[in-house]
Amino acid sequence: MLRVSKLTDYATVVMTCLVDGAGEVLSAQVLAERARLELPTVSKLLKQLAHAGLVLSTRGINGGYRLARDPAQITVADIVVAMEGPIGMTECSTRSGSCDHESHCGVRVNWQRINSAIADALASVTLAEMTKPAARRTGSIPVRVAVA
Amino acid sequence: MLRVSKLTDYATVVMTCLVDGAGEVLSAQVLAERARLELPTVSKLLKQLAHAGLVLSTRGINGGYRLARDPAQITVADIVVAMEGPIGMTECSTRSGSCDHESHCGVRVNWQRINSAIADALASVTLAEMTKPAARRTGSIPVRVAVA
DNA sequence: GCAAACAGTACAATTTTGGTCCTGTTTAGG
DNA sequence: CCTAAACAGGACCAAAATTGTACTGTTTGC
Repeated sequence: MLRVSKLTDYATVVMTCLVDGAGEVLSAQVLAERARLELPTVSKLLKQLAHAGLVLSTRGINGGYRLARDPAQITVADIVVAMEGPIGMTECSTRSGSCDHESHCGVRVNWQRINSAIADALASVTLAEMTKPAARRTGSIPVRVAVA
Repeated sequence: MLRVSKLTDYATVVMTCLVDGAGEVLSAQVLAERARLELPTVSKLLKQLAHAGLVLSTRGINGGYRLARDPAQITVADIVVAMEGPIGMTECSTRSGSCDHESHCGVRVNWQRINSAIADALASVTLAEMTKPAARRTGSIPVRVAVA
């Protein structure tokens, strides 16, 4: 079905909650409530987001998480990469040598182009935009797909 | 990792073999050899492609498969959809009602926009282009991502 | 009627995902 | 300095999806 994992989906929701929090430090507990998700799940994905440097964590009592940078500087691609690793539509596009057919595969190069097109599409949407479902932006982002 | 399944990957390879076959009817056996894949696997994916109407099958001895239409009229999106079903980055974008949070989910609409951007990117590359890894096309295909 | 080749289904093994839990470590406050 | 809240880092297990294969039909040309 070509989809991101649930955890990635949840991550975008939690991130938007952090945007709504306006820079305040929010605990995983609070974020779980606001996102209406289970605490262990939210806790898990926040750790991954922190590891990727998208959120900053504060330990100890009154600790919690906050965005590492401006919502306009965080893209959906950042979140996807943080949760799922490098974007690659086929196995051979990220892990070289994992496919026996690499040497005689004619479609590999083109898949790599498709990859970057999709990465661009994901990178063209910022977290700030994700939090504004109603306000339709007047323009649109042109993504250029270079194909063989 | 945001990738298509191996079977989808294989499907593109087999499809390019059919393109190289220049309209000739090729058996699953022959296609398996040319794609250097196992026969049962190739057989399986060809059935799916036939079911989706991308290839036409001929039964009986001397039977086999051929493309249902011109390679320039078949896109990567067609193949992905044939193998994996409708393109939807999140569960809620294809199956409505599958998520408890639909009513109060602020990111849903934006994911749907990202979906169509990616579908566009996949639809902008034709099978004919996938068979020409060397010949770089002069232009590029602009894909417009409308974001909230 | 025989053999090649597709159709449809079913199935086992593996991998990935989803979700939970447990044991540290840090920190504010009494 | 002791406690409780909260993050860090694994470990773990159950469920689901993916992969790859096999089996039983049905069609068709010779």
